[in-house]
Amino acid sequence: MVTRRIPHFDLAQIAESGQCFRLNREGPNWRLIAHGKVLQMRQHGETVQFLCTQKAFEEIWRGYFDLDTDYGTFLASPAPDDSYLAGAAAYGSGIRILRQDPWETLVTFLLSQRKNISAIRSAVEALCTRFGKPIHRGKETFYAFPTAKTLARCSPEDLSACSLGYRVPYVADAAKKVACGALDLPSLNGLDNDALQEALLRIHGVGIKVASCVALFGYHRLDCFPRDVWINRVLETHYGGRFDPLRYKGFAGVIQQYLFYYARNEKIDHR
DNA sequence: TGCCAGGCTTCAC
DNA sequence: GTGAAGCATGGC
Repeated sequence: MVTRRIPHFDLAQIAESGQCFRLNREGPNWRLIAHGKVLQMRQHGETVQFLCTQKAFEEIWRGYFDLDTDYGTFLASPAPDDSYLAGAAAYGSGIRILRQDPWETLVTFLLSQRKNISAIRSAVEALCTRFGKPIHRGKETFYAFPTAKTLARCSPEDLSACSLGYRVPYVADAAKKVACGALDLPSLNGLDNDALQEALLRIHGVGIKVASCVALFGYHRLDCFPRDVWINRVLETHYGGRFDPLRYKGFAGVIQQYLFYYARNEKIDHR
């Protein structure tokens, strides 16, 4: 087990921030399935326990949770005249931008379109349960996110059974391109933001919004500022459409997450 | 029960 | 180039 005191870190906020869909509360613990592994965690205030070896923590999870980035700087960045953003940042001060697997991020955001977050979770879990490699831990069995090769072999009916709806051909196209080598996701790491986005846009079903989510959450391009229905609503309602992400150059994606999480919970709280 | 969801493609014009 | 229609399905 690895114990760390981590400021500006909140597993509940990360789980509800809409960037990842396989981080769940399990009684007093948290369970994450990522990079083909199952990780359990506990958090009390700033103290976080990772139930893994020191080696796994250093090699995978420390980077995954972006623990070497100073989020204090981001949290202190809102312009003095922007009380809405200051409130949003304070509200979601434990959010981190995870370093997720590009393939998993691509598929989850392909199928995120016109689905709410609960529905995305269900569809992702269905894909994993049906097509993911089993991970055995004691008496329990979990499932890794399915590989491109596996999904490329699936029939439209197979994919359809995971509630993908009209997104079936999108996922199928992405899987085939990656499986046959026409699209080499790891090599896209070497591209600048514009070239990366351009490469992602060649996939059927990937538009500007999905491409920027994949860039932000799968390639850790903190500069990317995805605009979805929530963000557009916030920018229209609270900024009269005049919000400029360039004001937060280098970390606009973090700011976007604060705004998204705040706006979404604002609505949930008012139900 | 009906509305809406971390949008995109297609097709008029 | 721009705008609107159409899309499958689950969750609330």
